[in-house]
Amino acid sequence: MATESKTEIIRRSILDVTRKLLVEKGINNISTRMIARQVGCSVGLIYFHFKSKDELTHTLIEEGFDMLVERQESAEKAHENPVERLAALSRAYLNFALENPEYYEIMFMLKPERMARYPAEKYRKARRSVEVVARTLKDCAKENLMVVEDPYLNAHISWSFMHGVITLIQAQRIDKRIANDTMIEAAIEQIIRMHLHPAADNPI
Amino acid sequence: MATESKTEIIRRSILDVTRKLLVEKGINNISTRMIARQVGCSVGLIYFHFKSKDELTHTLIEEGFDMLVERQESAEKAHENPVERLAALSRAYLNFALENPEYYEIMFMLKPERMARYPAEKYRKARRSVEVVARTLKDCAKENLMVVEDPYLNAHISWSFMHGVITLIQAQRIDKRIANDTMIEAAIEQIIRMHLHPAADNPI
DNA sequence: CAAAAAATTGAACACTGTTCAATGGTTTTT
DNA sequence: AAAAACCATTGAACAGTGTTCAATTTTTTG
Repeated sequence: MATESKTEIIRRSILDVTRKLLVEKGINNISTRMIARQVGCSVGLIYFHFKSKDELTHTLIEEGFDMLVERQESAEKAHENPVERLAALSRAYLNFALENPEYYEIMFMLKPERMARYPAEKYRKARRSVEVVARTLKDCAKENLMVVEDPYLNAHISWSFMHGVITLIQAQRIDKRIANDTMIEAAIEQIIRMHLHPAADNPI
Repeated sequence: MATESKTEIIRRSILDVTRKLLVEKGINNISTRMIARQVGCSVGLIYFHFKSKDELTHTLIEEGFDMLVERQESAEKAHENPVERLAALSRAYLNFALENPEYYEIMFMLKPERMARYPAEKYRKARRSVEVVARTLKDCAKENLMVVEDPYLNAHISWSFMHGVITLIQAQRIDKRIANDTMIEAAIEQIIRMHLHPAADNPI
């Protein structure tokens, strides 16, 4: 194992503490002072290693996308049938979000002013999350299992759908008579349904 | 018109300024001091009329739901055909959100800790927004135009879908090669499609 | 007019992200 | 080894946040 210099250790320690606090309290309930206190250093030192709280957050955002994409790509490989693959992909996304709400928040719910500084090259990894869905939709269309005019657009549509379900669940806005599981399962079903061939006698 | 007492005038003035600042800057970029400065009073006075910034926000949230529900109910009345009505309802919701992003933010994007204090009786008006969709879905099913097992659940599903599209658009997370209009139209189409009768030969 | 009540102020508290001159500690250069 | 350069670190400060509260003014009531 590569020996870490004292500086690297402190940098890692700042990240470790921030990650821990993030998961415990969410990004908006942690401060640079809290991090410094728990690391055992001054606030100034955090700003020596990271140029802002946002940059600290961005590092964790990247971690989050690594986790998500890993889950999605493993789901992708696990299913031959592209329709099943689409369902598995959706489930992977939704489960990741439910299990890691604080990561999900920094990855997908930060306002543009905080994300504007997010390094452009890192967006690529973020985009892979949508591309894996687009690929699968393309496969579904190719095998004539679904109607998909524009896979990339429809991937964004599916993504939006899931994002909406997740954010409303996490904001506790769904009527409590509807269980979270019910919402999740219904969402997956409708993501499939909306791409199926419609019956001929539908009123368009 | 009822003559307003000085106290009522100041209360209204605080609300007017807050509304104006909300629309200009969004809830997270306005402070009680900014409001006080623009009203021409001290911060303390704001806390005499409203017990917190959240209570001030809640008043505007109610305004927002009045606007939204009005739009939805007028769209509801405008269409005999329930499928067309569903499309019109969706369009009303989406347009409201796009035209009033700051209202939408306080209505649907505030975290539970701020909404927890939101008075329970006011939630009723908020719920009407989902109930009008549920009614329409029920009508679609009754006339055998759509397959809707549980209208209330499916109304939540449609709502989540729209909420996801709106929030991702407003957070500027959609690939810029996809126009906002394209997303909106695709979403409305899919809300209809996902409820249609599927063709018999679909791989479920 | 005096007393009670309501409305209003301004200072304070405990936070927030961020900056920066001053410091101590290592290396590197002479 | 001494001097210079560099890196890492601190603590105080700045300007901002939501909120509280004793003191004060203004208005209403008896």
